[in-house]
Amino acid sequence: MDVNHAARCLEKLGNPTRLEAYRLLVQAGPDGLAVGELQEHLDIPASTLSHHMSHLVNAGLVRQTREGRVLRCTPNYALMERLVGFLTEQCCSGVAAPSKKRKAG
Amino acid sequence: MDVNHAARCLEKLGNPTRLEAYRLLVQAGPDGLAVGELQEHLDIPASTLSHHMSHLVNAGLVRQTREGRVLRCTPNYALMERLVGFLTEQCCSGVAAPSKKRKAG
DNA sequence: TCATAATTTCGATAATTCTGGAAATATCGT
DNA sequence: ACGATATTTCCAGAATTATCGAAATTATGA
Repeated sequence: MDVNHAARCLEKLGNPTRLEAYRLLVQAGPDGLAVGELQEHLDIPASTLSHHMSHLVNAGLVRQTREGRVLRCTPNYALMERLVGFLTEQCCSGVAAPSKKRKAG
Repeated sequence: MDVNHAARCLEKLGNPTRLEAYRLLVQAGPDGLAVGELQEHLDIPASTLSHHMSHLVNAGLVRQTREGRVLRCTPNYALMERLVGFLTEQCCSGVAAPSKKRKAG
């Protein structure tokens, strides 16, 4: 995760509606939520939500799989964890987590 | 840290220039960096940098103290840690860190 | 095929953010 | 006071993002 990819993820999560959507997906558990279910929770027009979700999908933060007429959305935990790792390692006081992901020694 | 405050912080860090600036401050160590030093690293006009820094300061992510003619910038580690905590607890798989900061129980 | 449901794409407008030159402000040394 | 340095504020234009109704798309079932 380089600084630009991190910035891109942060930018997408930096919108209240999108952050709330992502959080709802995490809270919903392993099956995530359909777009329509998200819409009920967020109470915004479908087209607006669709745009927001495409931001998240484009950044890789959310995955979508079609199940008949509904589009199921699931959060990409691995990417979120890499993002948190980036912040922890690069943006918290230099001396942080010396364990995982060593590139050289 | 509620979802709106988190979104605000993420939004500010979601700009590549600002994320890089913040990272430079962390890497610089406890004394941080003067605005002018940041400018040398980032190689952007002073007014542009000043705007970016005011975003970070407004969100509480960076603190500034005047030292004569230079403005010294230091990262607000506590806030960054709260932000990482928010992401870890609210946006990573529900079952995460059951330790610190229990509100009830 | 028709009606219905779920979601996206189109198209347009409003709002916000980014950028940076020029001028202003603050501080220091002489 | 003056000149130099560090930084912000003012101002404006360019670029991007947000919003959402209407139309189109995709899938289901009768």
